[in-house]
Amino acid sequence: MARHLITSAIPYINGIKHLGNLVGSQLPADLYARYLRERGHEVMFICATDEHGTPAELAARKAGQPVAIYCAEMHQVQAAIARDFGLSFDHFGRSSSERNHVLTQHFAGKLDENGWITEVEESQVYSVDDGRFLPDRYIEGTCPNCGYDKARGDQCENCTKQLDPTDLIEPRSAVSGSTNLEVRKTKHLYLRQSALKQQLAEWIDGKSDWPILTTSIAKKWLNDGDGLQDRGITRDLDWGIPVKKGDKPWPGMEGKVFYVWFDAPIEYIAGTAEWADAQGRPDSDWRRWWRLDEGAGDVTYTQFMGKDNVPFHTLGFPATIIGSGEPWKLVDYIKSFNYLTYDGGQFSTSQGRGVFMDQALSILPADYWRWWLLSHAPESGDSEFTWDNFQQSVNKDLADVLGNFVSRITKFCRSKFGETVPEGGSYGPEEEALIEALTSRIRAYEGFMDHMEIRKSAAELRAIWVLGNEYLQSAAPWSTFKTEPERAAMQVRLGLNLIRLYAVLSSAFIPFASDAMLSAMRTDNRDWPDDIRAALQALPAGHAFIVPEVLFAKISDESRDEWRERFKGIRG
RNA sequence: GGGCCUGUAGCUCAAUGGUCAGAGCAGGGCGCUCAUAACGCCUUGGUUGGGGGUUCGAGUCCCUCCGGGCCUACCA
Repeated sequence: MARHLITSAIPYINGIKHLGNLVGSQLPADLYARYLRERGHEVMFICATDEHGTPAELAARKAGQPVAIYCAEMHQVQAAIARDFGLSFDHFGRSSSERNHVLTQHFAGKLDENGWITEVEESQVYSVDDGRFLPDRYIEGTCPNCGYDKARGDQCENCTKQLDPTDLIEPRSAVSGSTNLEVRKTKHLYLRQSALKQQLAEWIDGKSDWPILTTSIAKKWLNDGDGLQDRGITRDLDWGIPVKKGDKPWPGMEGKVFYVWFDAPIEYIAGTAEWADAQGRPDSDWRRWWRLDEGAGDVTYTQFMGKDNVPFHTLGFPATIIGSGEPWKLVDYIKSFNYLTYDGGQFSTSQGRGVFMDQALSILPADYWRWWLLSHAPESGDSEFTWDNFQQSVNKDLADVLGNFVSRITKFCRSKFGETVPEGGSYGPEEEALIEALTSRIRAYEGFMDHMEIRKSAAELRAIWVLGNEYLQSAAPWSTFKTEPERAAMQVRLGLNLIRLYAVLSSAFIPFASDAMLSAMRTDNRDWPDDIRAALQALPAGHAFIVPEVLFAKISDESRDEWRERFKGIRG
């Protein structure tokens, strides 16, 4: 039994996430957390909403709400959807929590104490009518290079030229359209990442087992151009964590807040503290996950995220941890993902293109999505969602291979023996061969799951389901029942036990169906099958069960076509 | 512009430099009748994007060209 700390990249607060966001972090993290728990490990699985920054303020304004209220409501919405998807967080926190305020200010104070903070005076565009500073990309104007009239202050989307906001012709606020803009001086804190470069590089060089996607992005940032750059960790915003040195004021920084990317990863720690608070536990209970000097020495920490998050988790957050000079736990393994694309293009939150988490659940149960997304996780490259592929995969894998297996064996038993595990008979060569095949495949499955090889795990699990159908086909209890009823009883008993076994093995992927299978078998026995032969005797002769409802109804061509039409355009 | 990833069967993907490049789905044939017209068995299908090179041996390593994707530091 080991101790595993697992965090998923925290989803941004400004709306419901789409399936691409889900498969890139929360869902695979949940798979891993569920699997490790089943294997008997102690798991702490933390996620949260990422609530600060300009987009949150603007989304609140658009919704006509104070930003704190908006975030509180959106947090509840995201939490409910996460729960309905079966995401088994030990705690789903908020980056705006008091715990995060205190910890973020603490880290900043330590970094300053250790000389890793510099103050930089810079010029920033201020929108008088909006009453706020604007990030570069929230300024629009005409591109001096190509004449495109909706160029952003950081880059022209039309000609891809990098821009400075002051390059724009007739610049205006992207928020209000106001042209009443001026450049103002403002002072910000910078984290001296450049000075920590060597330590970060050595740390990353030691991670030879990380996905190439993770290390290549990290090394690019470390070595590109002049090397790792210092990063501003404060912003001129109202909503955020006020800049303080620990619990002391930070002279000259009044009215400023920390940059969202500074406080967001710290929320992994704060979220664990929020968990302790919610459980009524003492601080020592969360600190034993995070402080090497308070019990975290035996913790394995794994992070899940989309590739866009990699620089902040390989460089920014570790710089914060290392720079603090305190014995906080650094991540051991970063599992990063490419993107899921939608029917030939990108999922788009702004254009409402693709399927969003709430919509997904409104048309099909969570397990359908969980299975498809995980079995097609974008591990080696981007992967594409199409309705044809979704329908085909789900119907074949879930309805035909697994669902129908459960159906055929339970219904056969009911008709010949009643809804009770039948008695009699003993294993022959076929059963021995099945146990051998199951053992081999289950050990392979464990290996893939241990290494977070998600698509391979799914393929192996499916192959394990197939073994059940192969067995039934060759054992043919409907034939043996006529001549050797005892043998048929043994075959059916084995088949029924396979249902329980499959429920246990599959629960990380399809937890709801897994529960339904165990419930139909009237058992709470979720023991991991270390010994397959023993696992196939968990349901003894005489044990009562019920024939379950159809586990997975098939997706019809009509539904598929309707959904393809419904989700191709703008979200209503 | 620079960097990274990627290109393998109709589709989605596998293959520590080492038998004849493998699975699933789709297609074709046969079987079974317990089951959600489900399941099982067999089977068609590949000049591994093009070209060159290294090697006894290349899908794998190198060069080059072509296609797709991502990142490029004030969105998060």
